[in-house]
Amino acid sequence: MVKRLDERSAWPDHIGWRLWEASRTWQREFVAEMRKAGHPWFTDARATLMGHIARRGTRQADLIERMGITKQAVQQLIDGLEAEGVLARMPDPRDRRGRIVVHTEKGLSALRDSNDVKKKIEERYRRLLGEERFKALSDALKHLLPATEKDPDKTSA
Amino acid sequence: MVKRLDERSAWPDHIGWRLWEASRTWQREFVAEMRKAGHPWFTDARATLMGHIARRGTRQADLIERMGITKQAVQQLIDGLEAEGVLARMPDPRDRRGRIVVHTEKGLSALRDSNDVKKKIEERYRRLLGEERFKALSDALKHLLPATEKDPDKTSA
DNA sequence: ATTGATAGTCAAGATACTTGACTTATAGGT
DNA sequence: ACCTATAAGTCAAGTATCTTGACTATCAAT
Repeated sequence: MVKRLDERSAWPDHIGWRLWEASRTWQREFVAEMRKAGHPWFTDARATLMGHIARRGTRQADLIERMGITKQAVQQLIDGLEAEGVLARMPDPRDRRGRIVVHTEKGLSALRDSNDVKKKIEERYRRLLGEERFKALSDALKHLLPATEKDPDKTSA
Repeated sequence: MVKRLDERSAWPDHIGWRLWEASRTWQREFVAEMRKAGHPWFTDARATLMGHIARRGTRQADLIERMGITKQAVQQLIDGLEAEGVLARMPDPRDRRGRIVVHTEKGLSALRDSNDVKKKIEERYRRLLGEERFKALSDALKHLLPATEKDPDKTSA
């Protein structure tokens, strides 16, 4: 029964809000840099998907499992990236139901650039925070993730 | 069944990805808890908007400025929340163009619950990480935010 | 040979945004 | 007072990223 919220501004400030703000800021920067680097099709959802595709290619079914979204969402993201010429779908020689998603040359080039961009932004963050705080942040997040990811129920429709 | 993750070379792991994962996990938990607590209309976008409304009400124009999204987006979020009976729009006595958005009783009740839920989740995270790491995380994020938020150009359409 | 699970597709809908085109009210010169 | 640029808000339409539901093709195990 406490009425102690500030009158003028109820600005949120808790760990979840900070995570959300930081995450959004990072993504905005990342996408903006990638577009500047000559990849105008770049978005963060697409980047996430591409990051889950191995060099030799990955089956759609594995992407579903790894990304924790529905197969339809994965399919639509791939559709878009295929239309951009960034990914290609190959038949799976071991299972005629399956399709293997591979990077095209264009996709690999974007991946290379994305590594540079990520490093650049991380470097900036490292300078902003100082080595110690940056490490602490990275470390805390690393401990948080395995502990909170327990959703073994998002594989099919 | 053993999972074939032998070619998982391209798993993303950088600070941005960790932030994104942590942020998404937090949001999922938060929304789920709030719905369980009797607020089925709850989403994270709506929560964000509500968090920016002061006790005495806030003009839409101010929300636009604070949230960094377009006025149309704000309007649509308010439309939805008004239809749910969570917010109400009042005329601004000092400017007949303006409208002041206020919480209804229902909205205030949700805000109270949301504080409890946030505290509960934060408590869990604190236990997961340990006091020291939790503080380090919180502190690092706090230092990150003011330094990275410099987008003074998203006010109108 | 049948049957049930798995891989993928097609269609439609929800959410959270966007840009563009307007209306109305205010504020600042002249 | 008048005129105009700007600000506050609305209406309409479109985009990106997801969802559920219904379907086909293939495989694997009886």
